[in-house]
Formats: sequence, structure tokens, C-alpha cells
Amino acid sequence: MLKTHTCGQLRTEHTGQRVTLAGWVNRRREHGGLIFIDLRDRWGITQVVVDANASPKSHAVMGDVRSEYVLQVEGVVKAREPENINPKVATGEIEIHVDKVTILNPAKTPPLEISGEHEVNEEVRMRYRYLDLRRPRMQRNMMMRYEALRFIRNYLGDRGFVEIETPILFKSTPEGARDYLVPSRVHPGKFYALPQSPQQLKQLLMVAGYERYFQVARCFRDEDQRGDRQPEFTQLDIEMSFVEREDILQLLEELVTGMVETVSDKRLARKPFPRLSCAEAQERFGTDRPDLRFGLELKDVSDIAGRSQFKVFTTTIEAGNKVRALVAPGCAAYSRKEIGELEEIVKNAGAKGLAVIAVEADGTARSSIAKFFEDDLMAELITATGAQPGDLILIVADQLQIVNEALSTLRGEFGTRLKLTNPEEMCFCWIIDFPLFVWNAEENRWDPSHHMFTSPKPEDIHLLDTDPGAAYCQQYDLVCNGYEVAGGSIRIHDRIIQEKIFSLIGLDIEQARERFGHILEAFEYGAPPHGGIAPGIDRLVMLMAGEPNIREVIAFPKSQRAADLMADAPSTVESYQLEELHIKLADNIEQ
RNA sequence: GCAGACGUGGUGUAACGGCUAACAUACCGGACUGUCAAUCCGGAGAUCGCAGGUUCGAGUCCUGCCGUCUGCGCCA
Repeated sequence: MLKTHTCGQLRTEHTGQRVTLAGWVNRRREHGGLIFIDLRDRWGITQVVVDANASPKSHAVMGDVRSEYVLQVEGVVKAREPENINPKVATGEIEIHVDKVTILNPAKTPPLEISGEHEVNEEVRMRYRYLDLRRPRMQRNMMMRYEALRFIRNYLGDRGFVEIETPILFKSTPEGARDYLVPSRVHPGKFYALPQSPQQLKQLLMVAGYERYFQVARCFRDEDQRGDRQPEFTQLDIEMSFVEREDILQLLEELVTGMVETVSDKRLARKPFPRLSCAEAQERFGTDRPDLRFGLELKDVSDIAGRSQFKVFTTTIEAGNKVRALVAPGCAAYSRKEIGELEEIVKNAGAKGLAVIAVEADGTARSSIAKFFEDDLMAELITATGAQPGDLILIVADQLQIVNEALSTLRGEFGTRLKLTNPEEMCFCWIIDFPLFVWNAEENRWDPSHHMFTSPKPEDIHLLDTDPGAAYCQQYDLVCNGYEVAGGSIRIHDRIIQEKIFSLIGLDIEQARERFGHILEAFEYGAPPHGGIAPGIDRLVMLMAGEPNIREVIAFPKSQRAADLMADAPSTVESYQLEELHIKLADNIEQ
């Protein structure tokens, strides 16, 4: 080793020892005959002192040293005088008096400051990701990510799980997200697909008798980016045999609780995790991934609104749609401009408009729609929403789905505006009891509400023939602070039911057998009842690290347009490579 | 695919359509033996993302393109 200790290791108890350190120059402070260097490695920062009198040679070498030079220094650990102690650094009570300095490698001035406080443009960070990763924020995030994975592997290993790798080159399947395709050289005109998740493979591992499987699995989806979505991301894929929903929920809840408490400094807001049915979540929060760090629940005022003289409300109710409300506490004094902003939000969500009622100090209403309400009815409305004097009532009337979408977005907005989203808290909840299907009006067929391997509730299986829309499934999602962080289900292990689901979602038997023949066949060779769940590692680590974007917890992420700005991928390839793959580019594409 | 924001020395920002494009920091040189965001003195560094256009005059206004970000569509 080129070092005897790390830069975060030495304390006063090492005083007098001769040590060798190696690392990067974090900062340099020169005082003529005396030079201080903060030497940095992964473990910390240690102050190195070079004295021109004590060691003229090393002083001369150190004179040429600049930021981010890679150094090896040899010297003696000395306790600092009390007035020189730096309490901000773990090693601040000692320093190394150096008599030998070796420049292992010089460094150009970096395009972004490693030790500085400056915010740096995202483009520069990605272009020089290896330098960005040197910075404390990214070092901390990468360490936390590894600690999380270590916790997970130990936890599951201790409970009899086995980690099994599944192929990256696999098969394209219909439905779901767009696949990343890999052309086959050996099979002209045929393609592998990168897995969107190891879903089928983990179920086949259950058929194969492994009973408790997990994998830290890379998944690929060729869809456009969001703050919490990258084209490749990491799932903790878990599958178990002979389990019921409760077994999976308990396992994962324990795992997540332990992981957060071990590797993160965030506080778990609620233990055990509350459970909400999908319907209840929609009713109370307008979404199936609510941020439960704060209240601001939605209230249905359809009945009251229907008795008003306000045409917009009455026609909405007559059409069988809904009028629902959100109360923004203390916002009665909102200006026209601020209300315009809120209006913009609901319109983006598809709503036609936003009705607002300000509750005055005396409890009366100030609103452009007040004239359509008898005083008693208005009082009833205010009571129903639970609004207090000084509050602002926000009302949207539309189809239930649009109302919920609009109000849940508004709710999120007020969570932020009113500082109700404590960044030090993680508030997990389970969402359960999802419908098995959602109706796809465009294609005139049922779509699986999650995926096509999710088992219906046993008591609802008979509905598949009569009323598929009424059937519920054994799906469960784990939600934290408004993010879906895990999803799973008890699976179908019966060929007949699986084929029935395929047909209900519009796959004809031929297609189903071509695409899923292997799994249908496997179900006939003794498939055990099984189920699982797949937490998104990137999202969980993002939340534990308090970061706003999963890029911050991925070492080499892609840009919004799915490019690697450092390596400049994707890139063109040599024409012989295309020939080998039997690929001809379209005429309008330049090679 | 759509919408919005942004793009100015290495980095982060500023500049009413008008003077030599300013400030901070980093960088380079000099001084300095107890600093820890060292300090002090001096210096260099910008084809204002690219291409057009409007104008007596464009970093600034307009159009197109490129890139980054945020959101929508998309994401079983």
C-alpha cells in the first residue's frame, strides 16, 4: 500500500507515530516558509504541514503542488497546540509534520470545484462525472447507497434468501414500457430485449423451487425521463413461495424500517406503516401515492354543491360527476395572481376551472360564487370542508378522476408552500386492494392495473367471467412522501387463470403462447403459490439521502434525452458492425 | 412528441437595445512561519451555445437549430 493510514483515521493517540498518507490536495494554504495542505481521501481530510526549516526539500516540492494533485506524504503525527485545533474536522486535533513529499500525479485545474460550495451546472457535472463524484455530496450518497445494499443483502441473506442473477439479454414482451432492443448477430432480423424487470424469471425461479429469491436487478425502460425515472434503474427484486400478502408486507416493512434507521438520518414518521386501500387513498388524497407527512385531505361536497344555484356545479352533478374541495389553511388573503397560479395548476391537470371561497374572520364566505348559495347552504359547505376563518376553500367540479388529479396536485403544492413536508421525515404507507383491471376506452379492452401476472383476489375469480371491472387483485404498493417506492403482488400460478387474464387484456391465445409460452408451460409443472415485491433502490436511496432527483444517487446517470454526457453515448458505430448485425439504417439517417 | 425555464471568462452570477461586458471565486506571478474558505499586492482570462434576421447599433429583440433542466404525454 502507498499509505499506512487513511486521511480520516489519525487522532491524538497516534501522536509520535511515523505515517504515510496518500490522497488528493483538497486545499493549500501557503505562508512562505510554512505550507498547509488539506489532504483528502475517501475517509476524510488530514492537515499536512511542511516547514521550510525542518525539511527544505519537501517544502520545495510542495511549492509546486496545486489543488487535486495526487500526493503521497511521509511524516510524524503531532498533536496540535490547543489554539490550533480545528473542531470542524474529525482529524482536527492532529496534523502530519512531513519530511517527504511525492507527487504521484499532477492535476489540471478542475472544471468544477471539488471542495467548493458553488452550485455547478448539471451539464458540467455530467460531462465531468468522475470529478463530480469526488465531491462530498456524491461521496456521501454513493456510500449511503452501498450501505443500503449491504443492509439489504445481510437482512435477506440472514432470512434464507438466495441472490440469483438473471439475464440482461432476454425477450421482448408486449405491453408495458418500450423495450431496449439488442440486435442478434447470429439470428438475422431477431432481437433480444433488455429486461424491464426480471418479473417472469423470478416467477420461474419459484417454479424451480428456490422459494426465497432476491436480486439487486438492473432494469431498462425506454421511456422519457422524470426526476424519479432513469432509462436504467435498480430494483431490489424479491420473490417468495408459499406466502400470502401479509408475509410480504411484514418482511418488507421490517427491511425498510431497519434500513432507514441504519443508513439514513431521516426519521420514520409512522410505525407501523399505515395501510390504505386504493379507494380510500383516492377518496382522502386524490391519488394512490399520497404524501402522508401532512393532512389537507380532500372533501367531497357533491351533495351540497348539487343543491346550489351554480350551473357549473349542478350540471356536473347531473352528469354523474363530482365536486370536491381542498382547504388551504390561512390562505384566505390570497391575491388574484396567486389564485391564478392555482388555477393554472388545476387546468394542467385537465380541470376546466377552480372555484375559490375565502372564509372571513367572522366565518362568512367571500367568493364570486357565493351568490349562487343560500347563506345556510354556504355555511353547510364551510362546515363540510372543515374550513376555519382565514382559510381558503378550493373546489373543482369534473369527472372524479380529473377532480382527484387536480386536487391532489394542489394538495402537493400547498404541502410545499405551507412547509408541511418535513424534509427530515420519511412517511411510508401501504396501498392495498387495487382493482385488477382498468378499462381502456381507446382500445376497448381491459388493461391490467399493474401487470398481467398479478393474481385476482381468490373470492373475485368468478368475476372474471361476469364483471372483470369489479374484481380486485392482490397487489400492494409501498409509498413514501408521495413517491411509489415498491410494488408487488401475489402472482397467478395457474395456467387457466393466466390465460384468462391474457385474453381479457386482448392478447389472443396465439400471441400469448408465442410470448409467454415458457411461463404458461412452467405453470403446468408444479408451480407453487408465490408472490413478491420490488422496491426501487434509486428512489429509496434518494429519499434517505434527502435528494430531489435519482441522478444524485446514481454514479453515472443519463441526461433527460437518455445520453451519457461524459462518454458521449449513444454514438455511431462502424459500418461493419451494422453489417454483422444485419442492420441497414433508414435513408434519412446520417451515419 | 408538447410546453416552460435556462445557455455570458475554468466555475457561479450581473449588465435599460448604446461607454473598454461587471462582480465573486478559481487560476497565474510576487510577499508572508500557524493557517484551516489563510491574508495582502499584482496579472491574465469571454468569437456572450450555433446559424440567420431586425436595427445606425444586439449579450439584450425576432426566427430556426443544438444542449441542459422542470413538467405534460409516455412509464404492464
